[in-house]
Amino acid sequence: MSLPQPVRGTHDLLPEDFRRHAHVIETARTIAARFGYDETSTPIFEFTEVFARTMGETSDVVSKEMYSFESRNGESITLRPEYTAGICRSFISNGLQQNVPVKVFANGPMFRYERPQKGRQRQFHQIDLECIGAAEAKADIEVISVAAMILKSLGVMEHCRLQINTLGDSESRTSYRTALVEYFSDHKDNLSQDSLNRLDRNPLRILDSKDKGDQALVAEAPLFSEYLNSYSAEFFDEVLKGLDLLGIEYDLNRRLVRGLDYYTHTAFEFVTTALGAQGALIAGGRYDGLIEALGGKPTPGIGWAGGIERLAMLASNLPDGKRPIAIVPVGDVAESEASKLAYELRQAGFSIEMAFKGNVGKRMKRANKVNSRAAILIGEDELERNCCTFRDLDEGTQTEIPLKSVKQALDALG
RNA sequence: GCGAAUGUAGCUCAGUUGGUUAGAGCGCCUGACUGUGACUCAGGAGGUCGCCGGUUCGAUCCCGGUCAUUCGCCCCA
Repeated sequence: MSLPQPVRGTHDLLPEDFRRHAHVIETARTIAARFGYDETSTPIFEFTEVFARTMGETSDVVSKEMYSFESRNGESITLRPEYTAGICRSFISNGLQQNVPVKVFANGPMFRYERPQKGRQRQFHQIDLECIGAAEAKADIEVISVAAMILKSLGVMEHCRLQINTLGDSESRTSYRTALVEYFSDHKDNLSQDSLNRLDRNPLRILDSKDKGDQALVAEAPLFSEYLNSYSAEFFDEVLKGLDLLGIEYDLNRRLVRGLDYYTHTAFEFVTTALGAQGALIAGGRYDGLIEALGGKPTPGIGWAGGIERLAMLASNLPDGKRPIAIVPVGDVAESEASKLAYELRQAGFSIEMAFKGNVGKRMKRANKVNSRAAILIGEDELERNCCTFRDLDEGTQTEIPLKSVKQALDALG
């Protein structure tokens, strides 16, 4: 077939998919608002610098997955691969340090040039929550608890587990990193090719390797807990206690890491095994060094992002859509009267389905197809008496009622 | 970026060990029922068998390439 196809890794959101997406967004938005997070939005593209500086030149996303292009005036522009960098840039651009803590929720499309798979696309959508300007562990607890409540409300909590770890402050991190590089450098011969690459770029990632040989080495590797200074250890302890207090279950995962130096302390992921290799549903952490890296004053921050496609695939409790009421004119004479009634009822807030053409049979079929709750039939007979035939499509019963009382009849359906 | 599998109607899939008009279910359209849906019955439309090339008298089927999807790796939401 040579029909036009969408660009690889992009998908159309047909109404049914769209409803699922909207449900995820609406649920997240509502719950975020309960915690005091206001909705915000930033541009879909930024200067390439914004992402290169925040995500790190050596990260996979920056080095090979960005949709970058030269704008007409020669500037390098990049379609956003994530939300955090743009929101932090916005924080600086708008002088929001005066409003600290800035608590925002956002959603929208992201772009990464990756190999598409189930739950992984080149244009995908994320919900995002950021709390900027709070260094307290209470902020970590809050941010995680918002995510937990959203997952619970979507009915996907039962399909996932919260994994959590600490990366410590930069002092703890640096000393651990040094120790790790030293340890693995002594065992280079036994490391997989992937991990040899990681040794330069991102040694902490080796802890997460799936290679059997690597895992044997990892088992003997120095433990992060031995390199955590007391502040970092106490901070993490407070976060865990806060989660315990709220009854949020978690697994301590000492291998959960983030590659870049801006990430500090808490790192967490709500992971599932239901989507193949794409396990992360909502993932985030603390990024106390990020705003500074963008050129702002040192400002702590913590947040997370969640994949809407992934969440939508697992969401189980979709609300039923509103069912329309069908208006069916019988014969040409009633056509204009029916149109007027449809307009009035829509004005009054009802969802009305009225076909553009067709005899009664066709229009009734159409009414049924769009899952109408009831049908209102108007013909010459009814008009003479200022009435209409009101048919309950679930019960299969119908009565004649005055046109005046149509609204009451519809209200009575609930 | 690497490895593997798959690709037949709008959807889910049969099928052809290479041979005239390629099938089913669902969906769609029409009618039985010109003032009544969901049920039933009868008809109908819709496919250059992903695309390009090769082998062959002949390819949807075999071979190569390509594109897309899926799975694993990498990475991540």
